[in-house]
Amino acid sequence: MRKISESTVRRLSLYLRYLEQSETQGHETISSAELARRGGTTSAQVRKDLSFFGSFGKRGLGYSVPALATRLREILGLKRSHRVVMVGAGRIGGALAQYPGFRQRGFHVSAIYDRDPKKIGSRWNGLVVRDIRHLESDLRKEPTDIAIVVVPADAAQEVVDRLVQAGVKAILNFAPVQLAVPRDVAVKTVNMAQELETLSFVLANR
Amino acid sequence: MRKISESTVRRLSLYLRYLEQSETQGHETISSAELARRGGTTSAQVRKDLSFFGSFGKRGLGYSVPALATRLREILGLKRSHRVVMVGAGRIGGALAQYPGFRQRGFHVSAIYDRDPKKIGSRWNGLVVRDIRHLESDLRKEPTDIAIVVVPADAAQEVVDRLVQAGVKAILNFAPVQLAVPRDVAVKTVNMAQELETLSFVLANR
DNA sequence: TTCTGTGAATAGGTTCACAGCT
DNA sequence: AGCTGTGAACCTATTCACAGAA
Repeated sequence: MRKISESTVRRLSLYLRYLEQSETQGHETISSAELARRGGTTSAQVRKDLSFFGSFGKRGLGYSVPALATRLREILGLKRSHRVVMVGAGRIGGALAQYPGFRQRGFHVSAIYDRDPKKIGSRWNGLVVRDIRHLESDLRKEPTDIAIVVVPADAAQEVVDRLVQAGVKAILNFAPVQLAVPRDVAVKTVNMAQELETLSFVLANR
Repeated sequence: MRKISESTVRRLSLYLRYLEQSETQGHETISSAELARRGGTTSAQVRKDLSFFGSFGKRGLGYSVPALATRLREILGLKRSHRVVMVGAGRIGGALAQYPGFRQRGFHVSAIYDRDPKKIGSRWNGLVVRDIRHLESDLRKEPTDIAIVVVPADAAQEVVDRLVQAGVKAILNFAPVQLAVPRDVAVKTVNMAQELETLSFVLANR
């Protein structure tokens, strides 16, 4: 497949969200202009994004809401649910493990690990925090391709190495470090302090 | 000032982090190549990013670590600390309010609001959750220009309107919606389910 | 007539490559 | 010799604009 840009993928995910809303409101079709309005972009952008994957619309009419939603779920790999392991049972990890938005979108946190004996054994929403020592053997029993890393910066690379070694193919990283991974593993780093700093920059430069 | 791209600003924030590490390790100077290595980019990119703001290096030598760090703090508006109000005292809001990474970078959560009577009055790390009703009067007493919004999607726009009305100029939004704000207000939306979806896309398209 | 699909034009961001300090 | 600063070249993403299907 032609290389799809990350911004296109992010927008597809937004479009899907709006399609689902339209679906519950009983709308049959939606135009690129309407999707654009809701997603904060332009109608040309919407059509271009979709055109990378085929032509799903009807000229003069727009897109069939349920058909496009189905197609986007397919494209985004959301037709099946995904098991996710979480490493790090701090406050953020705990909050994320229980975040309803993940489950709603088909991401199911199946295990949470930590190395701190004080945390191991505690419960987060029915999930018992497990000793990180069991990571490899657990993943052998239940291969999982997505992990969320919520450990301190200085522990992150080691954790990621172990996850990669154990076959994880995609990592959502909340530790504020640049991670090294093999080319066939996808990493997305979310750095919340950095987000605030970009806001601070905007405030400072006006 | 010339328009600076968001990606440049994000990288500046990374560079600063590495400079601070180098500083504690007692390094006097650092080259663009070294900064690039640590930030996962190229030396030309580092030099280009910095060049938008002036020329801080010495040819043949590199950059003075403390001088560049100081300059970046200035550029990013981090010479002073920032008060931040948080709206939404759910699990994620609570975790963020206590996130040490914010305080370390000079962002100080000064108040946290919710509308749920069950949450109002509870303590998060010494901070008492206040009734959202007090938002406007509190902000009049203590003008604050950064807010973090961690409320359900359907409440976010209303909260943001009130924040903007009360003078907030920058918003870090964790609600999965596209927010409408006046042009002089900066919004950064972090959508964690969307991040997982981009990973799911990568997994599905290989 | 309306709204899609898509080449072409434009804008924006990244990399190259080299002149110029130190 | 080493490394910065920067115009130019390149590449990627967005917007334009219009032909064509419903």
